[in-house]
Amino acid sequence: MSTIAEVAKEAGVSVATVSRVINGNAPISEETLERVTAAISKLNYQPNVWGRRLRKKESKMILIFVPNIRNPYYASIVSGIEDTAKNRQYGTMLCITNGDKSREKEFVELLRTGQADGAIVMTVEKNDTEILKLAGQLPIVQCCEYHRKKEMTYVSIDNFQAARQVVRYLLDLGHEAIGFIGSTNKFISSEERQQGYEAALKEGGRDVNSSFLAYADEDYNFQSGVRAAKKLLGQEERPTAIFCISDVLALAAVRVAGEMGIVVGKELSIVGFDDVEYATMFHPMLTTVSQPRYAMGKMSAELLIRKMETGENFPGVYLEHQIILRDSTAGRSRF
Amino acid sequence: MSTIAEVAKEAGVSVATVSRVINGNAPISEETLERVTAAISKLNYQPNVWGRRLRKKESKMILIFVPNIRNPYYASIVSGIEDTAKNRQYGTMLCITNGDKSREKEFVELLRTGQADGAIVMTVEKNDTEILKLAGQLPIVQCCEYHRKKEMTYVSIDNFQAARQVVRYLLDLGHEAIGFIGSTNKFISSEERQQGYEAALKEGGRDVNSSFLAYADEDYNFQSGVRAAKKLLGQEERPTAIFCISDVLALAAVRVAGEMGIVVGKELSIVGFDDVEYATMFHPMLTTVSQPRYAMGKMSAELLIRKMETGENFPGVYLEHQIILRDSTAGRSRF
DNA sequence: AAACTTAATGTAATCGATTACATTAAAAAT
DNA sequence: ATTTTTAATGTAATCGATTACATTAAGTTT
Repeated sequence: MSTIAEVAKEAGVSVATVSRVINGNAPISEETLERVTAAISKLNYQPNVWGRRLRKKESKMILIFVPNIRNPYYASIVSGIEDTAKNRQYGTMLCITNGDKSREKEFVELLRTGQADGAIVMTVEKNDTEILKLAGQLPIVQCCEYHRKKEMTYVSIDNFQAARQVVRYLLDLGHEAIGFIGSTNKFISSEERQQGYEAALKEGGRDVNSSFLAYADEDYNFQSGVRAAKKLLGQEERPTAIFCISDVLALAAVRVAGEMGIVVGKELSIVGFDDVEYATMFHPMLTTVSQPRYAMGKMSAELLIRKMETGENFPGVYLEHQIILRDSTAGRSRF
Repeated sequence: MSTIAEVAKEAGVSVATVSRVINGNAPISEETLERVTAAISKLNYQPNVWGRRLRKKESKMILIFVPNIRNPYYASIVSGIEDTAKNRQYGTMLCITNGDKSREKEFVELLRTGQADGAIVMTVEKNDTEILKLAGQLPIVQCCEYHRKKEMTYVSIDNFQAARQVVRYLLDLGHEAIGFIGSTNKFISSEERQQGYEAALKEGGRDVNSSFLAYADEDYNFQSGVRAAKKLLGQEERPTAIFCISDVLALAAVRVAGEMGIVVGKELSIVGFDDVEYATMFHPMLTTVSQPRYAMGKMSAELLIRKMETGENFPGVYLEHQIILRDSTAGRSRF
C-alpha cells in the first residue's frame, strides 16, 4: 500500500495538496489536480483509514444489533439499513447478540470507544434499562422493538393496532372462541400484540378466556410453539381460531392441527405475524400481518444518520403494516 | 474518552510506561503497575483503536463473506466463526454480498486497504477467478464453497461422497427411477452433488436419464424449486424418488407432490441436503444430509488465524457429514 | 573494584492521514 | 498605484497509540 507521502512525491507536490485533492475542500489548479490524480491512480493509492479516523475522530460506522440471524425476518431489515448506509458513505457492522447480554455489552463498547458512530438496535427488551441510559449519550435508533419512554427514537409498526385489526377480522368471520399463542413477553412487540388481541375481544363484547391463552416458553422457537399449540388444541373445548404473534408459531400450530386431523382453513383458522418467506411455502398458506421490513430498515438508517450528523432528535415513527389474507383463515359458517 | 497521556499524567509516569503496562511487554515495578492500573480504572481508559492500529499496522479483523442471511443455513457457521475469533481476540465483520459482485469487490477493498487481516469466504463461484488471484496475496479460507485448485485452503464436507451415499441409499431401497433437482451449478457444491448422484447411478448399473433431471433456475429459491419439481412430477413416467441438492428445493418438491396428491414417504421418496431448521418443521420430516456447520465455521476461523499469524498455508479439509434418515423416504416395496 | 547485565523508566520518532497557519502571486477593489 | 482579496500551495502540528533508543540505578560477574 502506498501512502499519501509517496503520492505527493510522485506528483511533485506536498502532502497537504494531495489531501486537498482527495477531500476536495480547497481550490486546486487544473494542472496539479491532473498530476495528483495521475499519481493516485498510478500508485493505486487508497487513503489509510486508521490515519484518517484517528485524525478526524469519526468512524463512519453504524452498528446493527440483531438478536440472531436464524430468523429470516431480519434479512430485509438489514438490507434496508445497509443499502441506505452505503449511499451515505457509512459502513455497517452486524452485531449478532444471540440474546447474550454480555456479548451485547462488548458491542456497546465499540460505540463507547469510538469504533462506531451510532447504532440501530433490534434487541431491546422490556426491562432493558441499559439501552435507556445509553440512548441519552449516544446516537441510537430502535427498530421493531422499543422503549416508548423518554425521547427515544424508534421505527416500528403499530403492533397493538395490527393485532387488534386482525383479531377483529376473526371476530367478523364469526369466530367466538379465539385462542392466542404468544411468547414470554420479554419483547415489547409481543406484549402489545397480546394487548391488541385482548382489546379486540373486549370491543367485541367477549371476555378473555385464560384457557385459550398459551405461551411459547423459549421465545419464538418452533418446538416451543408446538407445545403451546398442543396445549390449546388438546383441550376438549378448543378454539376455532388462533391468533399467533409470529409466523413460526403459527406454522407450529398448523403442524399440530395437521397431526390431530384438524383441517386448517376449514375447521380451524390460524393467523400469523411477520409474513416471513415460509408463510407461503406450505399449505395452507398463512394469513398474516406483513411489516414493511426493508422500509423499516431504510427509515432507521436515515433517522440515525440525521441524528448523528445534525444532532437533532426524533420521536418514534410507525410505518404501515398490511394484513394479508391467505388460506389459513375462514368463516365459522364454512363448517 | 481519556487518552494515554492523561493516564500517564494521572499516574505520574510517561506514556511509554503506560503503554508497557497495557501491553505487558516490558518489566514494570510493582509500585508503578499499581499506580498505572489505578489511573486507568479511575479515568475509565480504553486505548484508542485507530491510534493503535495505525501504529501496529494490524486490524485484528476477520471478514466473513456470506451470499445472504435469508438462508438459515449460514447462521451456525457464522456463530462458529465468531466464537472462535473472539476467543483469539479478533473481531469479525459480516459481509453480505447478495450475489452482487461489485459489492463483493467493495468488501475485498477492506482487505486490501488493511481494514481487515483476512477473510473467510462462502461465496466462491465456479468460474470465480478473482478469488484465486486474491488468495495468493491475502490470507483467505474458503468455507462450504471452494476452488480446489492450487494451494487454496478450504473447509467443507465431501459433497460428492455425501450425494453418492444418499443416492446409493435410495437405490438400496429399491428405487429404479431416481430424479434429481439441482440448481444452476454456479456453485461447486451443487456440481459435486450432481456428480455424486450420477456416480451412484452408474455404480448401480443405471443410466442417467435426462428427463429425470431438473434445475432450479434462480439458485436455491423455493419458487424455482416448485417449477423444477412440477417439471419432474408432471411427466407421465415419473421418478419414485428425488434427490434434491438442498432442503429448500426438497421442501418445494414435497409441496408440489402434496398438491398432486402424491404421498411423500410412501409413493414418493424425497431427500434434501443441509438439514436446515425447517427440514423438521413439516410433515413429512425430511431425510437429508447434515453438515457440521458450527464445526466448519470454527475450523475455518482456526485455520485462517493460524495462517495470518504464522504465515503457513494449509490444504483443504473435509469434515464428516451425516445422513439423517427421517420420514420422507421409504422403500419401493411399501406401495 | 572494574566491567557487564539487567530492571525500570523516560524521550522522542513513528504510523498516515488532516488542517491550522504561513506564504506567494495574481486579481480585485479602492 | 496602493491596498485588499483570493487562489494555490507549502510547512509543521496534530490525532493517540507503540517502540527504538537513551538513561540511570542496582545487581552480577570476573
